[in-house]
Amino acid sequence: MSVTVKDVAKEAGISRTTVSNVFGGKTKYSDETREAVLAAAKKLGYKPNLAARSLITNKSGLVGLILPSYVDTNTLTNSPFYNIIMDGVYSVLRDEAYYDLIIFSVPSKENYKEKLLQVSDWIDVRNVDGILAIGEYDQAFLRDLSSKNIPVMLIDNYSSENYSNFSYINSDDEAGGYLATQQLIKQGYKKIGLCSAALHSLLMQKRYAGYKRALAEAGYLEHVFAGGIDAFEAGKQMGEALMREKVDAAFCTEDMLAVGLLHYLLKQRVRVGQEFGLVGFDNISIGRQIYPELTTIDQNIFKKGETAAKTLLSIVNGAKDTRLLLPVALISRETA
Amino acid sequence: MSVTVKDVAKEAGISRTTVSNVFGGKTKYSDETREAVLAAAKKLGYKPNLAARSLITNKSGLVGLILPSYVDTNTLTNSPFYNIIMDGVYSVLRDEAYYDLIIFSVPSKENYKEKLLQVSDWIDVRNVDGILAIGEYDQAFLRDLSSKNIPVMLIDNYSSENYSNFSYINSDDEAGGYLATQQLIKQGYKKIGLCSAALHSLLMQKRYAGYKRALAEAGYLEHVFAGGIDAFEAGKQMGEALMREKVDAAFCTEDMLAVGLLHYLLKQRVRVGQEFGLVGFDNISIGRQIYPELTTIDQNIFKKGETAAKTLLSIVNGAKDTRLLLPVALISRETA
DNA sequence: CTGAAAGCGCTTACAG
DNA sequence: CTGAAAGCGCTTACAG
Repeated sequence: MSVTVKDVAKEAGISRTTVSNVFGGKTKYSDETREAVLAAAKKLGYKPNLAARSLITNKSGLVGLILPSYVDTNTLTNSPFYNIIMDGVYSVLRDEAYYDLIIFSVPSKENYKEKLLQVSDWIDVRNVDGILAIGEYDQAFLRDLSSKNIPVMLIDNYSSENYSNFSYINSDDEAGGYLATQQLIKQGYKKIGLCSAALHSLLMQKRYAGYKRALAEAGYLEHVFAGGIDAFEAGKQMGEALMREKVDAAFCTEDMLAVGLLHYLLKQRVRVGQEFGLVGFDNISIGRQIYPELTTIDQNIFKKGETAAKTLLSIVNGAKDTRLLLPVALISRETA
Repeated sequence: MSVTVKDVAKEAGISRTTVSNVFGGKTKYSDETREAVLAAAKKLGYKPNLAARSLITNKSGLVGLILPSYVDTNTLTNSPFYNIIMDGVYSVLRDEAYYDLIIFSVPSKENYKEKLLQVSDWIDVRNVDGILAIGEYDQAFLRDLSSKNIPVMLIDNYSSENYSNFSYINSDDEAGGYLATQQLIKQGYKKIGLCSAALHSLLMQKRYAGYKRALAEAGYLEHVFAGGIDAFEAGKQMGEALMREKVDAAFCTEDMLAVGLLHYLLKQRVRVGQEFGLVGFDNISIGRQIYPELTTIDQNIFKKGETAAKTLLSIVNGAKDTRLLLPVALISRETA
């Protein structure tokens, strides 16, 4: 029914071996031979069968992306961050390699361990060639991933243990926290709060550490507001506490939280950018779509996805594991 | 190296045929036999090889999602709509079927036709079992998809031609446009504009038609503002024209455009919700994260993705092609 | 239920 | 470069 190597070989009057090698990208053939193969393939409408190839090579051409989903099932909806990462990843897979991405998400907190086991199984069943994983996971799962003998690229994971086959990509979160807080200090704000939903995470701890460093330099006191699951809702709810404690500025460890806080402040008729200073972290697009526009720390998420994918593919193709740290920058807009 | 059916058969003291059938979900075996197979498989850590299975069954367990990308490469970043659809789709694939999704996106307008050919080829190479496609495509591409003999589910496509193997899912866009406009009329606004970036698309034409119907009933005149690529930027830019023409309300055919318009209006100190009425369309989350919160038409995008995926899988498994129309509802918030 | 056998479409040594 | 052959791991008739 479908056109196979055999058909192409017959059409071109050439051996199956040669056809296979030409499609496999082997270069040892003359231009004539290559063109004869390609012409015959085109004429017959031949397309290689990836399943058959995969059976031999034990490569699937698939990269797995592991997403945590803290809030309900709406992972992508709730976290613009993931979308941007994915855009970056897709841009690389599509243009450079023609790998495909498949998503493994961990849908609930309830059966967390069980779901992770399913993810682990599914990675094996699909025989993915490499893994991208965003965020933090428990050590048992990481150990399991490590044992699979495929390259794993961890994005925004500060795990300090040493696993084989792991690479890491992080932004300079500490520096970002420092820059954000310094901006508020420069603007003359005196009582600067730190707002974070998941402050317990190692990532947020880094941003927090930057805040501490900047405050210490200025000789100011810390005011920490933490808690909540959905970042936007957490921000909305923290507003009241901030007002009560007469804090006059806030560094939010993620933009969505800053957006929630801004929503509250605007409703209270607080003149944000003058009487109250606000800086976020991430530089997602909503920050410049709201009014007033959000001052924030840019971490170039798209590039992070791009770099993660590019690096992972190079490791799949033989490069060494690595650790990458991406720079951050202050984006000064209207809220501070 | 890896554990195969053969190993499991030996371990369980049972034929390869039986092992294969048990994993294939055949029910004709006694509980004893099934359990013996499963126990042996578990003991050895056996996991079926999908590539080998696929070679025989000619099913890949893969569903392809085709995304248009009008703006640069950042498809997912720029259109929250796609993310929500994908969340809906993933929720079905993950829980019900354990299919995987792979994305085909059409990255640029420049080499549009050429890119579509690549997508077409890639669909064949990956041997996907079904296709989800969002938005409008040229007829040549649709004809090509139709010829592949796999089920295709078109989301938000109003193509009137009859293709074999195609199913359709749409929201009641005309009714949405009507409801949105009616809401503005009810609030007492007299000069109601319609704002749309891609007004030429059949989808936007439907929403436009609803606007027309409501205006006609009220005996009001049309005021159409169209053009632009990026919806948010288009909204920002339309603000000036709206003010110049002293329009006192606007129905924006998508939320992102309404958000852009709102950004402009707030900057001009227009009291939106009082002196100016604004209604969007989509009900994406940014609408309730901005302040004032956006009145809009909800089209339950998550459910749309869910239904599209569920229906597609049922067709993959033998059901008939179908056409679905989902209801919409007005979400009354602060801007109108 | 069993078990031997064929075959899906490809890649990979291997001898020439 | 060629060409015959083996084999990846599975499913699917088929005769019992």
